[in-house]
Amino acid sequence: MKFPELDSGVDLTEVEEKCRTLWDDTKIHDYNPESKKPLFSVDTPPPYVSAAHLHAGHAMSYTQAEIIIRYKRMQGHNIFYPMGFDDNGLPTERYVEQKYKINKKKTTRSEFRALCIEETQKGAKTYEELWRSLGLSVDWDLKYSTIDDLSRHTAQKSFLDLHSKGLLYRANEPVLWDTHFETALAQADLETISRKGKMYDIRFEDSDGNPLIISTTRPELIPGCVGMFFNPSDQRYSKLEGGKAKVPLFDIEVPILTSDEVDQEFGTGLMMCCTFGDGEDVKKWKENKLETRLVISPDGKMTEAAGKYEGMQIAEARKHIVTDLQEAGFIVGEKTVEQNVSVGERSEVPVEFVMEPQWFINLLKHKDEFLKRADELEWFPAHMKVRLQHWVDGLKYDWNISRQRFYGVPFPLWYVEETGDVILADEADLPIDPIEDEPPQWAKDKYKGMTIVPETDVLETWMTSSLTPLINANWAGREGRKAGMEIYPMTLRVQAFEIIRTWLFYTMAKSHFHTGSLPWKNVMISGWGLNEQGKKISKRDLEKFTDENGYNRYDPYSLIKKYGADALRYWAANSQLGRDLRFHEKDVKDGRKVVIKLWNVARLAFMYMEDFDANTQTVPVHERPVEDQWLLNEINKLNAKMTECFEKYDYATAKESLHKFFWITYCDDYLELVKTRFWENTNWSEKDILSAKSTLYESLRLLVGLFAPFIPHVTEEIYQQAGKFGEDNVSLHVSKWPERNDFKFELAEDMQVILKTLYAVRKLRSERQIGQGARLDKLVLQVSNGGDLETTVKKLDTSLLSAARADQIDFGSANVETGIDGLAIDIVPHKDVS
RNA sequence: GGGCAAUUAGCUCAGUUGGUUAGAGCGCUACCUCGACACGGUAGAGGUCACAAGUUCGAAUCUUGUAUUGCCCACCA
Repeated sequence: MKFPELDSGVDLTEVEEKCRTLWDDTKIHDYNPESKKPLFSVDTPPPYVSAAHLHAGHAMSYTQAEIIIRYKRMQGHNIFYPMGFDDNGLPTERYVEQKYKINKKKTTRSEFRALCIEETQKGAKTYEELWRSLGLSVDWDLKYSTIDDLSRHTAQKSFLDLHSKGLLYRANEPVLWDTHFETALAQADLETISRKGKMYDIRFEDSDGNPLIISTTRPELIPGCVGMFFNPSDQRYSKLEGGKAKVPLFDIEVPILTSDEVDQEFGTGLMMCCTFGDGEDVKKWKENKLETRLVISPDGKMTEAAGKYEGMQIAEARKHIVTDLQEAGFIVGEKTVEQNVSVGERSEVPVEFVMEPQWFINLLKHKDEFLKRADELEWFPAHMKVRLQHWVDGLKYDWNISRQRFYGVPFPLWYVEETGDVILADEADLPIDPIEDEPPQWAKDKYKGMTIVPETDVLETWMTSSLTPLINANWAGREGRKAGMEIYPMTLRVQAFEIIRTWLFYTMAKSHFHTGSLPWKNVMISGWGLNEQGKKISKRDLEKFTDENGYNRYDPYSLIKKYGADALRYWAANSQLGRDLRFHEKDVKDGRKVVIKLWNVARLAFMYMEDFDANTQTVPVHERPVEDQWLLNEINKLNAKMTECFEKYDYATAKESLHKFFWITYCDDYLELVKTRFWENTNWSEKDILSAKSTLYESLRLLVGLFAPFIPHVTEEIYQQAGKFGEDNVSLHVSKWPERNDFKFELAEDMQVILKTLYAVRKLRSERQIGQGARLDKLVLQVSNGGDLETTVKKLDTSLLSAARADQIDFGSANVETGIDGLAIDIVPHKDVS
């Protein structure tokens, strides 16, 4: 074919748009359920749309996975790559409330849901646009949202299935509670913060009026004290066992008991148990069947049980109680301590315990099974598995899935007020909202005349998010979905490390319960994109550094506009799997350089290939000059290495090898050597020139293929411009991953002579300040040990002249070492070039 | 307090199963506008591989300990 002349100043934006149109039109990213190709299905995080503040870190983590997906597609897999959007939960609820100034009590859930869906669709659009402009090869027909009918149906089916398997129970127990949002929380919703607190030594008394000193940071819980404990092996207090302790300020007597959990060394070795200060209190309360005297209400105020402190906020009550204790002489010591407090991850308010009837999924009984599943799963990188194991080991509570919120997936059930019976929805009716929908007919018949009330709590968001593989596989069996359970278990889960304890764990647990299998075979854990200081990129970074044109260096759109999507993608592959990546704008710029360089390589190759016809003019590899054979061999090695890396999801090492090869071996060495074959007055034969064309043609095709997963746009454009290299594909991205040519390269030593000569000449030129391109009069060679080397050097004379860009070779006296034993060189410039 | 990871050039990072003189990019110095590319090329300066001990003929690499950083976990009330 006649290769076109490529523009020297390529417009990357135009190229990217052109590619996107091609990909959309040809639907090459779509999942094909009929395909016989091996399946590669990906479970990727549904981003939280309402809290959208997109930054380079998002672009990074999604791109890292997508590079793998592009590779797998080229390896001949049938790709299932859906994108979901998470619009469930508190942030959406608050956003919609504020935006529409809604009083939730005056609206119905379905109306509110409609608004949420509307808002989140807007957010989803922003994401979709970004993902598209980044070149993510998502099948957009597979889009889902965590509040759509499919997801609600799946979540409710999950509830029914767990119920039927006896894995659910409803209990009125102390639960972790967020007093700010007034809702229950699960263990995974907690965070720990460090803060300074005061520890008070407070005097209780035994029945004889002898002091019993306990240490506490929470004196406001004293009215809720229901017992005092010491370690059974603590001799100091053994005579107290079975006695009573008098609680200061309050006219209460509580039993004195023992517990192994008490640390004798801590404080006086005595501790109070309150309903409820922490999980340990709950445990002691349960084990010893202690009284219940709740002093903190769900809204974070003191209850009636707190006597005169009733109605005060917790912190306020603490202050007052401390003052009163001091005045009455009950405080015998105090000190400032560093304390770790569990807080709700959204409210950052310390969690309390309250008693509310809640639904729980039984987790604690299944720890061993989860650990086994964690082992079965293949982790990339492997050390991330430990994080899940530790989390499972440390689980203390069953999973509370009830949330006292307005918005979310409703529980599919009603209660019978008179009997307390639970009426479950029929699966055929899902999704339902018990507030708005009628209970099943059988229930209405059975409980005729009784009061049936809906469950008003909603399922917590992870209850839905934990089902993404089953949502995607249409486990719910809804009409109109392209894919079914044939994609299950999925091949790969992609996510960041901070949600191992939530998303990963819950998804695994659910899959285990519902299907008795893992939800996916492999998991790939990404790190975070960090700012230059190594901190999380914050909303503040995005606001603070935005200039008057709306440009912000952390904003993916800004970066794409300035450097191109391929450049940003290339940057994303900089960090090793699972590692964080510090953002530096210049690194994105480096990506752009590679894109432009590759474009220019194509220009060069096109120019020299002219109207090369690969079908009729290709020279057999073994008949080509040593440089050509060497290059093809180097590409073979590179290909083998990259393929091996990709199979381990190691996009970073694959990229690095490719980068190094491209810049040094290909551009600096090979192209510089091969160029002269096309110049006038060369000693190269016509066949050698055809060899060069053959090699340029083949190597450019290979390069474009190897670069394709990283920089899909520019590679596609080159591929198309090159007439697809005569292949029958609509796109480079559905072409076959380059195959290795298994010829044997046997001229490595010859090539060393050429390369070492080239390097020596460069060094000499630099030392003598002769331009690298300037023609030389003579290349002087001195072969000191004769024999084979001399034969080799003579055989390679044309190559050596090319390497030196000299007019003639002179065998004489030279004293610049080449690094080849016995070969020294010198150069003689033309007289007019001094 | 426990765990996981990291610590290599001024900065960001590679360094494959232990094997000559530890690499790249950016930045820096000097030179080169030569027929793809100055978003380029060539040469160069710059590192006691966090520290200490050990294993070994040989350690950035393996072992142990220490320090620092990041993340995760934890009931010291």
